[in-house]
Amino acid sequence: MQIADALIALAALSQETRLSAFRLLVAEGRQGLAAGVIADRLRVAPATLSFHLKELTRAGLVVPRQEGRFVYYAAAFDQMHDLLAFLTDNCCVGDGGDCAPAALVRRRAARPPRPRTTA
Amino acid sequence: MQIADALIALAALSQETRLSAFRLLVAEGRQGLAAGVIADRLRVAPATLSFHLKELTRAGLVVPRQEGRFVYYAAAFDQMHDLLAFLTDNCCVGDGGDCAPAALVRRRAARPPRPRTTA
DNA sequence: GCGTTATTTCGATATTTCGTTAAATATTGA
DNA sequence: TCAATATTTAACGAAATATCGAAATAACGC
Repeated sequence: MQIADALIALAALSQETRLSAFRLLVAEGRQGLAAGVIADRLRVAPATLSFHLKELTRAGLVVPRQEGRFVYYAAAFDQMHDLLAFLTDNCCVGDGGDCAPAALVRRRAARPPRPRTTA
Repeated sequence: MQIADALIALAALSQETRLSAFRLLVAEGRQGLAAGVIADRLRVAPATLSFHLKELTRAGLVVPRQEGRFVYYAAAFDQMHDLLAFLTDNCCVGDGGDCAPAALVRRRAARPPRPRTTA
């Protein structure tokens, strides 16, 4: 991830409605939620939510999916993880690098473990 | 971490100079760097950097420490970790909870693993 | 086709944020 | 104490952002 991407993602998350929506979708998993459901749960006007979902989409943090007349939004877990890795990049190098928590995040970010197909 | 704290932290990180400064300090480790050194490395006017460091401090992401006429700033690793945990909270609960990357972050956030003394 | 539902776009306004310059504060050492 | 260095504060204009209502677009079922 480049700094420009991280900035867009962080800016997207630094607004209450968007942060709440994102966390809702993170908890929801792959299926995601329809825009209207998100608006109901967060008690936000549809137009306002649409604006914010667009912002999250632009940041690559959520992905929209049309189903009939509903638009489902789901968290983009890869992007989320890339962002965490970016924030903890090189963590504590100056201390000798024994920074356990960051290492956990960083390691996986470097190379997503492909599910091994047993031949 | 409460959502208000997360919003302040994310807003603090969603600005190029601040994000760069934070990452610099994350890499630097506990000792941190003097404000002037950060300003030099990032090629930012001292006054501008001071403004941004104040913002990062307010967000709890860095901690200032006076040493003589220098002010050293160091990353607040606990706060960084709390933020990551907040973002991945309840990750994929809707999928049954098999969300490996988030679980790593979350688990440690909930209860930092005390190094097991071989009694 | 038509009414209904779901979502997005548009336009206007209010608020917040960034960077710069200049001045202020604090510490050091002669 | 005085000069030099390090950092912060203050004030201002420019730019970006959030919110809302109303209108537009799109898909469904009858």
